[in-house]
Amino acid sequence: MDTIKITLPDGQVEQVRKRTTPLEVLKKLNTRLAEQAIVARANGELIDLNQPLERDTPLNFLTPDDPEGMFVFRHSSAHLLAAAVLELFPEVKLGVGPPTDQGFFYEFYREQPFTPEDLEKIERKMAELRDRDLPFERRMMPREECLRFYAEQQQDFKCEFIREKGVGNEVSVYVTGKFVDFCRGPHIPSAGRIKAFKLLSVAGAYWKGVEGNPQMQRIYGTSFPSQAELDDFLHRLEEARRRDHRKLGPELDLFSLQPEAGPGLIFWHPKGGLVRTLMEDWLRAEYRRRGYQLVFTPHVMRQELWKTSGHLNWYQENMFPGMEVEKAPYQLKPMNCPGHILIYRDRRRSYRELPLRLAELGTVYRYERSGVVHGLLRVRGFTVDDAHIFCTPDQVEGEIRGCVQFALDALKTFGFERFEVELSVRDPARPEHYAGKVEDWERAEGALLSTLNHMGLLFKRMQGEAVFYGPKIDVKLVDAIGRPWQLSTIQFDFNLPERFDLKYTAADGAFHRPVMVHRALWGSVERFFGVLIEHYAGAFPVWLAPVQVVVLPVSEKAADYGGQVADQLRADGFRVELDARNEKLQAKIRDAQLQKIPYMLICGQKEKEAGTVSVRSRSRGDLGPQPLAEFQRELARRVETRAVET
RNA sequence: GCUGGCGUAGCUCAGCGGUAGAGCAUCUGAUUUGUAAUCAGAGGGUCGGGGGUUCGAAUCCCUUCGCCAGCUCCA
Repeated sequence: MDTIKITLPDGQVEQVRKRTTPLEVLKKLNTRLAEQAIVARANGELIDLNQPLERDTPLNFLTPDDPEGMFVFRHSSAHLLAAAVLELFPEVKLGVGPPTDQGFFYEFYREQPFTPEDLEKIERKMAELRDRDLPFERRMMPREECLRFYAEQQQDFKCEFIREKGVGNEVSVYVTGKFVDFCRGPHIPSAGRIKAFKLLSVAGAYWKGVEGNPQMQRIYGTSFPSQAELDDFLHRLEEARRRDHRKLGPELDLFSLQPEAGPGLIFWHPKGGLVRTLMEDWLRAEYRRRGYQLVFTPHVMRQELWKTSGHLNWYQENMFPGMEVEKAPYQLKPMNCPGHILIYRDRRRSYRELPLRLAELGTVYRYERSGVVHGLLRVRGFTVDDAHIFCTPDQVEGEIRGCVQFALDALKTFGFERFEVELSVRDPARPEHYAGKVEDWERAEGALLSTLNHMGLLFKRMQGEAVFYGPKIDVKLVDAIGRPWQLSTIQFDFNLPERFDLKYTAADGAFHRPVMVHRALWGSVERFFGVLIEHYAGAFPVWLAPVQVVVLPVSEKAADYGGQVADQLRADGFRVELDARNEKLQAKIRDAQLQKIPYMLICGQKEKEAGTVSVRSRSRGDLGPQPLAEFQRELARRVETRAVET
């Protein structure tokens, strides 16, 4: 009888019969893991637990705690969904059904849309199939037979998919009850493992994501190995909704959208405007400190300029339509670069002036298709914290380092700690895609790379993701709902200096082409503000809070004293409100809490006599009475240190 | 832009062919209040806009605008 050698993760070697399955190995070893494991890795490949082992191999087991294990788990959940849908709606045509970061989906083509009631029915059917503990069976099938099988059932999308993905003469399918899916696998042994799942939504999606292809109905869901984990996930969703800046912004009177004015256009209310002013004040001070010069450029400029810059060619679909003024076409600006370039080119530049760092809080307008605008995060008019650095090739590396450091400081100052850094470089196989000389690209990519390495930053290298005009570093930030938002971007530009024929006089007396670096740290003030609202759930740290302190007189008898306290704080530069309404103290506290005001100062008879204030923090509650001067010192300290805690 | 869902008072929502409702908010009055909602009264809506069906439309149909979830795209 043939035997093979299995090497377990702890180094132990087991002799087993050939064609023993990982599940059988597992059962001999450790019963607890036998229940948790959902897939095995043999010879570096993930395989089903009941896939026979043919040769000597290291073997380990994955549970849903491993990201790869969770992916398999969710992938199998998608199959369960499709199996249920096929039972209830045999006429549907199947698309694809992969796992996602948050769960899974499966795509179907069907004339009628799925209703919420349909989803409930599907969920019940899934539970039924799960309770029957349907096995996931892997079968190998000649490719042609598989194609015929699906063709008979008029599963056109599956056929298309097999023709594209099915390599070799044999393909694998997975059978779950009556449901047969062309699929590479691997899968969990049986549906009973999917203890907790929930269908979340149904949405349209183009087949293969290509606009113009038929619209599939995509059913989204999520699943977990236990109900507790599903509940936890649903709570997090709830929490994300609670922090949604689109809800909090208007509630806290920070900003609004006015349908009369048009979608994607932001109205900053006084409180939001104040926060923005504080943010910008910080930024402007940093610009001066770091050798940037602030400029302003016009919002409409001749179309000719946008032809020169190339935007009219490659960016037109994102630009508002042009307008005519005295027979000359004009264009609302979608970017700030050409304006800054005109300032650079206004006169001869010497190498002695470089690096020249021109910064602008530049408001731009971009045409975004109506379905994509989203609160503050995706809008049609926004302000970029933009700057363009013109420098000599030798200065590039230092400039890049300065930009990355500045970007991290700009995000950290506002309380963010989780970033994802991406380095986007060219695809060397497609040189025709990129403007500029190869040696420029090499130098630029080298500068970006060495900067990131120098700073000890973890980053993802994105080959082929560079823009045609230059490589770039992007910093992304993950928001409350786990969506990554691109904020900072630092880009080389080999294109515009060429197009505008930029030059400087070097030490040798000859003209040279400057290098141009384009960078934005927050990306847009609007987007950054939106992310900020969600990050703090509207409870801004005291240095940013539009109202830092509210004074609450206990009754009218203490109103005068409350007024004095408020005046005193206001005179010292704090942002204070006095709540002198004819309301009970409890009601005033409730309202102040809902407005997320960092500090409440309760002023009644006792405080008036003692010359104190009773301090209540929005996060720590009642802190008891203290002299006003003492509170003020503490408040000043927290503003100074930009403390997040109140 | 595409697919689907949703637009009723400032907000949250009920009403779903037969005279537009509730709670909160607002205003007025009473109360003079001690750490998350005091009581009473009043005002407030061309039911997103336009068109149609009907004796009669918030309710049914068409159209348009906006919002939401995705797809695609992006700071």
